[in-house]
Amino acid sequence: MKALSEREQEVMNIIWELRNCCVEDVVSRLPDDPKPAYTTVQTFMRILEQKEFLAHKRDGKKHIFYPLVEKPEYTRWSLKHMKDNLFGGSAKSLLNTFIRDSELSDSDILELESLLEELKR
Amino acid sequence: MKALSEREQEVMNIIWELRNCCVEDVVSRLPDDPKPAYTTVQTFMRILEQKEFLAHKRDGKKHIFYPLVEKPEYTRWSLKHMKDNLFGGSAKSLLNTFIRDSELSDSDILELESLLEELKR
DNA sequence: ATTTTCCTACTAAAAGATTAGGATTTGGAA
DNA sequence: TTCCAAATCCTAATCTTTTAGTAGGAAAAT
Repeated sequence: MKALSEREQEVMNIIWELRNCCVEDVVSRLPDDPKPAYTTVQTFMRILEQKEFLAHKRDGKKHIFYPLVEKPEYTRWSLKHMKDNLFGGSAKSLLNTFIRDSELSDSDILELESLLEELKR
Repeated sequence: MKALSEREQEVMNIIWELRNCCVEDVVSRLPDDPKPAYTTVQTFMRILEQKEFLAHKRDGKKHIFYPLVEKPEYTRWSLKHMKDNLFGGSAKSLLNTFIRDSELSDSDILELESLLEELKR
């Protein structure tokens, strides 16, 4: 697994949501920042296919793309990467920083507590 | 604040640890992956200075570098970035994924529980 | 005093990320 | 079956990141 660049991740996020989509679907969901050209998006999808994050099948004259790597798989990898690079491999230390900074609501805290309870068993 | 590239972060991690250091100090702590050339590291430190992550003072013929941005400041920013880009801005969702994946020990869990207790007040 | 060493400043090139124009293909309508 | 609009394919320019060589100057060694 290799880290995605900013744009690649933006494209993958859309594809993870849509599951099966063509280039036009992705373009139409990108914000006007400005919106990149159709062929630009197409290039990213080709690259993501080379990196084996995507594959496609044909439907008439269109290519329908779909994810090969699932989002949870990537987010896990990505969090581990951050843990190793910024927190010396310590999950506890990452959690400490993040929990303190996140301004969790009381109900969020209760939910986390019951998640922790569950993990003890 | 702007994201650091892989190499930039590697350099900053060393400088955050050493606090005050010259180019040579950083070079000597980089692993042989292979180890980059002295001038390469120097270039990164110049760039990090342009980006205002570092500054330097003179000591004889050497430059002594020191951080302007502190590590906790950057890790916070970085976690927020990940939360927004991969978890749709939801801290709860990031925590859920991370806690489940982290294989926490029982004592880690107890520590987190008391941290959460503390936050309720 | 001259050579060597060490450090910085400058320059630039290779590799990767981002962007998009123009040529080509093709599915399906007429 | 011929033709067109729509989509892909190919190519390349630009920007960022990563890499390192060379020149110059100051201090240290001989």
